[in-house]
Amino acid sequence: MDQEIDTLQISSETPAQTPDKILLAALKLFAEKGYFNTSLTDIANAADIKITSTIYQHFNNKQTIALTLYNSIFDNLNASVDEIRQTNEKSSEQLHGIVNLLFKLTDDAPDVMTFLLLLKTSDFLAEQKPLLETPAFVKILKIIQIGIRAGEIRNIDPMVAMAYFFGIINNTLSMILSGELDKKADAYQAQTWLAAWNLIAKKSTCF
Amino acid sequence: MDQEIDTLQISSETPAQTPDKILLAALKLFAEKGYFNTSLTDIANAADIKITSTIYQHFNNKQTIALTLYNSIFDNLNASVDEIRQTNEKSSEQLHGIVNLLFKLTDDAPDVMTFLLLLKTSDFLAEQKPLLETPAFVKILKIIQIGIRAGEIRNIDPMVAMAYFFGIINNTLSMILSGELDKKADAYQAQTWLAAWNLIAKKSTCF
DNA sequence: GTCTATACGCCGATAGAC
DNA sequence: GTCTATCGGCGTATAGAC
Repeated sequence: MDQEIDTLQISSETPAQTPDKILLAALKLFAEKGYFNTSLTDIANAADIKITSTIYQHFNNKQTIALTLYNSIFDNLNASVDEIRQTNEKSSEQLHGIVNLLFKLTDDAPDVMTFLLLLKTSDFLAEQKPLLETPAFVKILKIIQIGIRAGEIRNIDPMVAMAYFFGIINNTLSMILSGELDKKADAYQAQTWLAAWNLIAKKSTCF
Repeated sequence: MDQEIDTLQISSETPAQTPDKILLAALKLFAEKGYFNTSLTDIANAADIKITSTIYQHFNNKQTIALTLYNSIFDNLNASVDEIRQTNEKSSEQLHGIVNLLFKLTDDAPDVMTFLLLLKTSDFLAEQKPLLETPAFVKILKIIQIGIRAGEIRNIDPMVAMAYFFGIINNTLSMILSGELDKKADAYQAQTWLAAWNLIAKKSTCF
């Protein structure tokens, strides 16, 4: 894996090189139809390539494409979490920053968020961990643990707090991505953050 | 589809007929490995059948097996929701009954709940609706709408209430099924119900 | 580095004997 | 109603020309 595209910055203006075109086409198709319903022929067609063999110049196999996307997305997420932790002090601020990022990504890069939330990556990336065990979410768990010790967050099992907090956030975003909620993520952002945060915060204002 | 097993009552003592053995084997394998990672050969082996052709005596194709499971599970869920609505008056009681059912199913029939919550059925049952548009969940939406009119539930978009309420419930159950939460569903039932209900209830006690 | 041509295997599905 | 045998096709992957 000597090539890494910044999958979270799809809108970059640089004309895509072939490996990037393949990755972007694959991301789009995986998000649309799922990994198993997407053939290499589909990817080649969507990436302005005549035939599948060209793909093998850049990736060992189909799984590697998915793995590269996976690593790219989670590396970026992980880096964003790091930055948010550094520029914010309190757990509430850090979590708020992360929620804002996820909502922004849902509007700006829905394919990335679909890959993140809706695809069951363990079906085609056998060795990959579930969402909440990825480095980014392990750090989020830490934020919650620190928040509990600091008295910001109620004293409950941190994993349960994760379950509740991201249950609200991820389910809301999933329903936006699937169209069950019909407005842009931006329209739900403020109230969803409040709902999720008040659920785990120590001093809940109950709206 | 002239045969319908009660997929939600796996523990029934009657010795399984061949179609039922096929369905139960398929359910288990789909929940374990996913639809696309499960071949008809896998299903035949797991169902005490020598070869795949026997399967075609009972089902038109692989997709039909999945569809039969899907219909069976959702028919049962729908019937349970009907019964809960008939035996309970208030929206809070009806929702509580549904939550209790889902938690009980998670412990008693984890494969059914995995099919329900973790499998992306639209990938292999193209015509099927997302979870929240199934008859059972449409009725649940009605319960919420009635609850809002009755003053039991806060006056917010019913779909948003669904998103929050079942975000907590389904994510908690998903994490139990995947092992990210390590106790039985029963251990989380009471507090998770309270968290989800207080989130949408009008007069929240905030614990 | 992209394309032509092709190999290979797996899996879904069918025909037909018993 | 279950099994033997086999087909056909799709999709991954490779070899090699240009």
